[in-house]
Parts: sequence; structure tokens; C-alpha cells
Amino acid sequence: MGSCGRRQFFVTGLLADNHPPAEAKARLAERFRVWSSRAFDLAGCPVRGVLDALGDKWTTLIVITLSQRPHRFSEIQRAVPDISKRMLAQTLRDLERDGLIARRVFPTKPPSVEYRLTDLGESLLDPLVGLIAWAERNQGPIAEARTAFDAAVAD
Amino acid sequence: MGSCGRRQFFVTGLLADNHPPAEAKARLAERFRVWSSRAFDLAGCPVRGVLDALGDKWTTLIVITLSQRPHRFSEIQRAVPDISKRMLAQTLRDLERDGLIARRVFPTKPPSVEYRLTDLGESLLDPLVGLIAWAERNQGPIAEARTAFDAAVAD
DNA sequence: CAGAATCCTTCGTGATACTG
DNA sequence: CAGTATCACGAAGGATTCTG
Repeated sequence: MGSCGRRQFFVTGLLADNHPPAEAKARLAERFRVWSSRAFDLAGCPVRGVLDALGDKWTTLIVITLSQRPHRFSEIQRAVPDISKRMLAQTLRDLERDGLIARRVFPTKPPSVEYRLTDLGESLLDPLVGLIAWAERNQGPIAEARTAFDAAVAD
Repeated sequence: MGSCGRRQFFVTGLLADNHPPAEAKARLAERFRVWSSRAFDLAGCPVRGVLDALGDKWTTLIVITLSQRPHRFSEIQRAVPDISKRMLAQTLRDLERDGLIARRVFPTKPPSVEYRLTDLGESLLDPLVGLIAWAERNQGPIAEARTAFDAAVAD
């Protein structure tokens, strides 16, 4: 998957206490100092890690689908629009490898396989909802900014 | 950029009230019903939108860098490891287009340009910190899951 | 049904060179 | 300094076929 580059982008300790709105900036500032001081020395890169895991085309849609209840392979395929079998299998495999979902095979014929979120996977839902909520809240402003920008570029 | 596919993945209304930990699942369940009912009829796809915007290699690193203070072009390039001028310019342009950062040109010679987060951009920091915190908190378990999975695959 | 394997196309990204 | 333009490559993703 993606790399963090030769130099590592390093941010740690953000979770020390809870974070009231607008404290985020201050928290990042604190962490940024840590990152700057050892940027080139240590491994581990949460920012890149989480983005490599969730940034692809299907992962979050599958996680959201599984957030409701366990699904079978073909159920997910019906639930997630336009995903191919190839990408579904691959994404499920990656999610299982990261410990976010559990795979359970029922030895029926034809075989059926159930996928469900692990506790780790469910713990991701909270921050994920935060992001989605932000996206919904700011859909309008972003769309406006885009049309304004495009109009300005067109002279 | 990326598309939502012919059929739209639609989730709305997540931000009605605040969300104590572990309520995320219930909130998603509610939204999922809405999504299912009009998945094929309406446009707008916050999940895809935010992922298309943040899922690339450099966007979040730049946002985090700018979260501390305004930066000039070359400052960002020094702060973000291994980014090329091409990708820096392109990512900054996309961020400006979405209204997340503001660009200000000082007519000096040689010219200098300052980038800063807009209010919209700063509002992204909070959910972003949530994701990073999750990533840090679960770096260990994920790494363990991977090695366990790889070992199991290797028979 | 639940995949694996193969091929093929498109996109994101990097390297390099040029400009105001 | 702050970009743009062009080329080239590798990886992500899609379509298809095969299997247990």
C-alpha cells in the first residue's frame, strides 16, 4: 500500500483527554511540535496509516454497511452500488487483515460466508460518523466554493 | 475526481444532535434506512465526497501543517516530507477550490504566496483529529492483527 | 455462492524542464 | 519564489473467465 515516504510523518498523543470543539487546532499544534522534532527518526505514521486504509473507493461504504448487521458476501454486493466481486473480495480481505471485520464460513452447500465488524471495527464508527457529519454539514458551502472558484478561473 | 457511481450512496442527517461514544452505530443505522430508500434517486454523497477530497496522498498532511499557522508555498514543501512541487500545487489548488484554504499573493519580487485555512477548513480539524486519535489508539491492535493474519495465511 | 486468476484500462503520482 | 507543462510509469480498479 501507500508509504509514509522515506521520512516519516509522525503525530502521537492526540487522545490524551477529550476534545471540545475548536480544541482540535491546539491539540494538533502540540502534536505537530512532537512530529517536527522527530520527523525523520521514528517509524509509525497514524495519518498515513488510516488514510491508506480508509481512503480507497470502497472500504468505508463496506464498513457502514456492516455497521448495521452482519452481511453475507452477496448481500454486501447488493448493498454497495456498483462494486465488483473482485474489489469486494479484496477490500474484505484487507479489512479482515487489519482486524476490523471477522469472517465466518458456514459449511453449507453452496457455501455461505458471513462478515461482521469486530469490536475494533465498531470503534471506528464513531470517528467515521464525525467525518460524515462534517461532510453533510458542509456540502453546501463546498459546492458554492467550487462554483465560485470555477467561475473566477474562467475569467 | 472520483464519482459516486451511477447509483448514489446517500447518507444524511447524521448531525441532528451530538453523539456520545457507541451511539455511532445507531446513528448510522437510522441514516442507512434513508440511504436505502432513495439510494438510486438522489444526488449528493457525503461519504464519497469527503473521501475523494481527503483520501489522496497529501491533502490531510497539508491541512495539518496549515492548522498551526499560515504557510508559504515553499514552507509547506519543507514541512511535508517528499511532496513534489507538482503535487503540492495541485493539492493546494483543490483545497482552495473546495474553500478549505485561502490563497493570498503578496506582490513582492520575487513573489510570495501565503496559504491559510479558512473557517471551513478549520472546522475540518475536529473530525480529523478524531480519526487520527483513533488511528493512534489502535495502531498496535491493527499491527498485531496483520501479523496474525499473514502468519495464518502462510499456513 | 463465494471467491481466485487473468487481462486490460485509467488515474494518480513523480521526474524533469520551463516561465513570470 | 511560485508555479505550469510535458512525459512516463506503477498501482488501483473494472471486465471477464474459471473453480470448489
